[in-house]
Amino acid sequence: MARGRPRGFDADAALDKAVRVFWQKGYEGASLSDLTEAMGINRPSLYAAFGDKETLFRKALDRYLAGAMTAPMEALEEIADTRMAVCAWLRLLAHSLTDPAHPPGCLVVHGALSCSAEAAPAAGALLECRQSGEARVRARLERGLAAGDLPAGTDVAALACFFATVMQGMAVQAKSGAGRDALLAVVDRAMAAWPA
Amino acid sequence: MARGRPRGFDADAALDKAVRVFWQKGYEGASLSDLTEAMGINRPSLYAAFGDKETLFRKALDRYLAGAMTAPMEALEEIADTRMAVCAWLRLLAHSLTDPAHPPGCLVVHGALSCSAEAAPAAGALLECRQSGEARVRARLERGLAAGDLPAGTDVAALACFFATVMQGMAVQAKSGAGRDALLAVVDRAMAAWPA
DNA sequence: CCCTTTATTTACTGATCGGTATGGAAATCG
DNA sequence: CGATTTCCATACCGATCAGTAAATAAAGGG
Repeated sequence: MARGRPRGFDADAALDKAVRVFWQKGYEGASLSDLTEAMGINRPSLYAAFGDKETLFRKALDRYLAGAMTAPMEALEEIADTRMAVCAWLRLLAHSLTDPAHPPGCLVVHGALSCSAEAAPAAGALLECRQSGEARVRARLERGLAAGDLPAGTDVAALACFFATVMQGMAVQAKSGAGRDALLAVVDRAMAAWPA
Repeated sequence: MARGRPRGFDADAALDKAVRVFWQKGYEGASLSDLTEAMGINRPSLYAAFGDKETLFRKALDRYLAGAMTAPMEALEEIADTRMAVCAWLRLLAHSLTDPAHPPGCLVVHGALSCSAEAAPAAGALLECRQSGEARVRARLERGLAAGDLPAGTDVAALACFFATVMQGMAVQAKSGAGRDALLAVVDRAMAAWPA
């Protein structure tokens, strides 16, 4: 069993704290001092447990995806009616983006959007996440098209891009202080663009 | 007339260069070394001509607004039909966001979105810009409501928030590498949400 | 008990950050 | 011409950046 001195902190809880720091300040804006202070550990402990800043960010990103993003994605993929699935996806996102228990906005959208060259790996990881998210929306729409939930000939790629764009815009709005009601109204209006 | 040694660079051209650096890297991601290199001047010249980094950013922001944003705003406010005005606003934005002559995306949206406390003044200036932009959309919609271009009882605040959200999402998409055609398709879909 | 292993602490590294002091160069003024 | 004013170039400032070396502390294995 565990040889050597046991670690004096909860690595899971510390990673959650790191998620919050990155969520609020972004990859570049989060300094190691910010992180270690929020996590309640000192620098060598962070490096021993999580690796360098980029590695920690990737672990925090995984944790974030497993936390704030699972409920919307499950709704998207498990609700039978395609329109209802997309609507629930957006509404749950609006809820998460404005959840007072978390920092406002979305780590994937604005965690590393405009940054220096040094942050390119983090920015690339987030870009992949956004593309993957849009691809999942598109796959869901294709499923709906096959099921007759969308008019034949619907450009599902363009429609997926539209809903992904709305989601990313909502993240910016939430980061800018928009309230939950405002975002839910945006969702209602976006759903009015559903193909006739 | 000009007393003392004349400056050896074109301040207007140098500010344009600074705009591009902030546009691409954001406020925090743009270091003074990045700026001086792109502007072709050294640090004391930058400080003498433009002030400190925050002051330079505000001047670059003004220049940006006077450049990339005037055509869309003029279309929004000068085209008579409200629906056409909003559509042209979005289409010109899509054009600007993907103009290969500029960095992709929008300085106002992602110039300082997730950042450290030190960048709070810049982030606040951009937030004001976004709020002001949404307010102008809202004012245009109110004008259209009075002119009968929108159904009586339309929630113009929510509608303005929706179009502002689409615009901000398009900025994220452009920054992520989306092409002009994709953004124009997003505009078409967003206009389908226009109140019946 | 001692030894190995792992974690924590403190203090430090070189690099870069934004910002500036200083001295010389280029112009107009008298 | 000399004096003044402004700008430019080099070199520097303290602070902070991400990352680490070295020593100590706490556990289990023998």
